[in-house]
Amino acid sequence: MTDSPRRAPATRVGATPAGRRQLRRALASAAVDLFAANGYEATTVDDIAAAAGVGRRTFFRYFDAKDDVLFANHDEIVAEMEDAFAAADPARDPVEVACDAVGLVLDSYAAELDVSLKRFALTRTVPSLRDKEVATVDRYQRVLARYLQARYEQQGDAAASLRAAVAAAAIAAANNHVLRRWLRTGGEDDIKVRAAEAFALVVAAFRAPRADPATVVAVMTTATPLHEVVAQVGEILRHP
Amino acid sequence: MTDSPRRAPATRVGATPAGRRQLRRALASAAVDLFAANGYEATTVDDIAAAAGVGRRTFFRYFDAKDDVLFANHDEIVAEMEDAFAAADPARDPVEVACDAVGLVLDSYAAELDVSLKRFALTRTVPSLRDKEVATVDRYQRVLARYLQARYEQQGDAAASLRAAVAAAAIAAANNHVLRRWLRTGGEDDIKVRAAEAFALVVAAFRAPRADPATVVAVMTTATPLHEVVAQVGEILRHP
DNA sequence: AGCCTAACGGCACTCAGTGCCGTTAGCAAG
DNA sequence: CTTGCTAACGGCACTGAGTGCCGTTAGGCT
Repeated sequence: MTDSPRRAPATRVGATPAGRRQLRRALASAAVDLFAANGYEATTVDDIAAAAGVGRRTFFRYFDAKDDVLFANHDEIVAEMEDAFAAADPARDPVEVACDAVGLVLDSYAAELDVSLKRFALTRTVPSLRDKEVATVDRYQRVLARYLQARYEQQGDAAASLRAAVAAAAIAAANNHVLRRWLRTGGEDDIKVRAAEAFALVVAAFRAPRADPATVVAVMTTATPLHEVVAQVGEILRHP
Repeated sequence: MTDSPRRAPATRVGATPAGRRQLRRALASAAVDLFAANGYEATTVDDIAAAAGVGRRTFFRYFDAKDDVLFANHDEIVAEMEDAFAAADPARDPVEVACDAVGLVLDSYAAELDVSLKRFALTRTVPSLRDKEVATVDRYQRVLARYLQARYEQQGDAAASLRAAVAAAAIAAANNHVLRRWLRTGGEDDIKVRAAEAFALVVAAFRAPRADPATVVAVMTTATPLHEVVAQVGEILRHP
């Protein structure tokens, strides 16, 4: 029970779009505080609405469900990701582009660390919230998969749909892994560096698809250093 | 609206464990039929209980929530998967073992095709059921990740946790992709063959981790056929 | 046959989520 | 300043999911 977030009555705030955003944030903020203080189930929607100085009915005009309030900025992030895909360099490796895009999620979590930590504590404790978060991640993952599939198809990959789904899942998993470790340590170490390391593993695994199982011949002189031989053969095997 | 599944009153069925299983199945079956006939939201728990010849309160003694009834056999499958891991050959590639284990999900879906198709139609239509399914898949995925992490750690992989999470996500995604395509076609083609193809892609991407970036030397006579050279070098690069 | 455990049904309650409608703030035009 | 329109808001009432409680009784065990 921190400082009670009793907002001003704020009569008819949502008349203007800016006012609507403000009230949305106020509701989300009040909800997170109440959840952290009293627990999720023990907090009713009436409590949240009262803390934000609005009626219960108004809450449901801003959020479809009680648990949606914890993932308020989800839609904005998805929109940002799609913008990033639209503006992406078509020459870059698709998986790298997708990793960059999913990095936007990390940015938004890092931008409001206190909220992220409280939400993390809740999603670890309350099963229904954990499920909700998983569903949220799944939406990111679908956006990734859609972009990857388009790129793979345009590369003529016969298994574009499958490869896109698998790569998207891998990227999302790497992202979540980094995110959870980071939150578990209270947001100490540099999350972007950790993410880059994790994404490197994924990028290495999901390089551009081998067009078909052709036989590849690599020829080097015996004077070539051994590490060079290994590197080149490995590279060739990945990009025949 | 097929034949109305009005079960016998069945007084005190759950006295014996076998009876409990039977009633669980009866409730699940009645629920699926009603959902398919009248829609998910339009079907109340009272309807399901009445169709199975029990009281509403009894339904909630068999299932924690209304949507749980659609994924009734989930726990059994998880248990089967863990048995499979416990009995798995420790010498096999971990990802291959995990792919085999997740194949048990495909088996259970194929075993009761009619239910699977109805559930698929529902999860495609009702958002809350889609989320529930995603959460269910996440549980499989966690079991996979746990096994993979143990195997990777015992191989001395420093990034065991990350690699396990990513590989598990990839396997689950491949499994779901195959499963959805199969259900979309009404269960026509051979799902195990499709799954094997999809898993091959994942296995290739997530071979056992290189223990450390050591330099590896492969020596072969110039008489070795080229495809043999490529195969052996590739194998050595994956298992140094 | 009789006891005793627990499965069952029913009741009452909380709370999430929704439809409906009267009220009124806030904006625009005269 | 006044009038009128639009929509945000609150309140009310309702449905249905999920839960605690308890009386009843089926059915296994001795």
